[in-house]
Order: sequence, then structure tokens, then C-alpha cells
Amino acid sequence: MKIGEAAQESGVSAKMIRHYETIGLLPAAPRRDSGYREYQGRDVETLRFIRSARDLGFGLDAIGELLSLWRNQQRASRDVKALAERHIATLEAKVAELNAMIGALRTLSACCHGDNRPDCPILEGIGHRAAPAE
Amino acid sequence: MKIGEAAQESGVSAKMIRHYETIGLLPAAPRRDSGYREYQGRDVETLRFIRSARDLGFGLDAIGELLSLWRNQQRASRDVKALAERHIATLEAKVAELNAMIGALRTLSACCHGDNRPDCPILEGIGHRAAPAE
DNA sequence: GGTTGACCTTCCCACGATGGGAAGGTCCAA
DNA sequence: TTGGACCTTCCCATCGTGGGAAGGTCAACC
Repeated sequence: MKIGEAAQESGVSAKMIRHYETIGLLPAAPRRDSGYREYQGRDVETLRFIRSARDLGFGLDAIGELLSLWRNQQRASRDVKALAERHIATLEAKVAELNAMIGALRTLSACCHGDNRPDCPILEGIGHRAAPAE
Repeated sequence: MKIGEAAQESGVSAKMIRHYETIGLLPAAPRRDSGYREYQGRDVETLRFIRSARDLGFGLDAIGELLSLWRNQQRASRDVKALAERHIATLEAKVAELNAMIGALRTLSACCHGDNRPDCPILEGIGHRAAPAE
């Protein structure tokens, strides 16, 4: 099948399929005489795998590792689990960071009248926020 | 003061100060004969404001709006609050998205032995995840 | 007055992942 | 045969930040 169909079937855009090939995440697809890339059913599976891993927030580097574990019948599930746990920790750190922002903003926002007067604790709060450098 | 000191005082890198000027977030700083940018104490305040807003997760576009509200004595606090609330909603959406990923990953990870055998529900789970296209 | 090292200038490139678009060639069904 | 949908590569954009090169300046010390 051509790249468009593989894209359709996998949910990964043709643009991204080419990109993944360029950066070495995918092996170079065989070409027709015309230069068109030719894909098989198993390529679509791989693309779906990538797509799912993206949806779980994995970066392309991590996906590269996941793919090679996926393809390696001799893998240890320990390695996969470690990768997943590391990723979970990363995501949780982001959540914590975002929640800290949300908390601070909520506090500021709660103090703001939100009317047509100019005095605003939000702007003041941003202006006075703690130490600058680290 | 020179850009390095302004950077030091504000916690915004010199690189970023120049960048903010380039994209129009900051007005062009006056120059010495040598071409060096010259900053005042109030510029440092502005930079700190930007820095704090960045720390709260605002994008540079939003910071542009915040800055003009900050400088405008005729602002309505309503507008500031609306901006903040919108941003809070954005952050919360991200948190929800991340939490969904975390939940899915936790489920998969919990099913994985994590030993040296190759069978791994995590990889299988990623491989079989629901519908591809949308 | 020199020298010297820290600082400044601009310019280009990089990341992450994705998209847009242009210019040109190919496929396939009617 | 033709036409429209599809493919190719190449470059540019996003967003915020950093790195580095090449060259000019500042200020302190001898």
C-alpha cells in the first residue's frame, strides 16, 4: 500500500511517517520504481504502536527503545517496566509542576474583584513574586 | 546597567532578553555609542514580571497581554481575571490529559511481572490500543 | 598607556513534534 | 488520454530556550 493508506490505517500522518523514517525511528521503506514508498500490513502495526506510545506521552527516543524491545523476543519485561515507570515519574513531575502553577493562579485569582476597577492582585502578585535569580 | 546585570537581577537570561526584544515583547532598549544595550531599574522590574509570568506557565503571547494590562492604569481587573481564568483552564486540561496517560500506564505497568521473561502486558497493551484513526 | 579577561554584539543552528506549502512527478479510473 | 488524487523532496513555521562562532568593547590592574 502507499503511504496515504498506511497513514489512514494507522492514524499517523504521512508527513510524520516520512519524518520517522528520516530520523531513523523507522527503517527506510522499500520503494517502487516511481520512488513511491511501499508499505505492508506489519508496517501499519508498527505505526499503530508508535501512535499509541505517542498517545501515552512517550517521546520519540523512548519510542525507539520501546520498539526495539517490542521486536526483541529475548527482551526482559523488567526493562520495559523500568522504562514505563521512568516515564510515569516524568509525567507525574509535570503534573506536580502544573498543579503548583494552578494553585498559585487560583490564589491570585480568588483575590481579584474582577470588576472594572484597575487594582488587581493578580498583576501585583506576578509583579512581586519572590526571588528572581536562582 | 548592561544586559548581563539586568539578566542577573531579573533571572531572565541575556539571550532571552534579546529575544523578547526581537519578537516585540519588550521595547528596543536604548544603546550606548558602542552598541551595548542600556537598562534601568524599571526594566529589571519588567523582566521580573515576565519571569514570574513564565513561571506561572503563561505563553509569551499571553504575557504580552498581561504586560499591557500591567502598564495600563485604566485597565479593568475583570480583563486580567479573565485572562488568568482562561490560563487556569488550559493548565487544567493539560493536567487531565497527563493524568489520563498516567492512569493508562499505571494499569499496564501493574500487570507486568517485571522479571526477565519476555512476555509483557505493557508492550502488548501499546500494540493493541483501540482505534487508530480518528 | 597597555594588556587582558570578562563582557557585549549579531548571526546561525539546535531541540520536540508537528504542520503548511511549493514545485514537480505518478497512479489509476473513467 | 486526461484529470484529479496522490506521491516525491525541500524549505519554513511553530514555542521557548540554549549553544557557539566571529568580532568589538569595557574596565581593572600593572
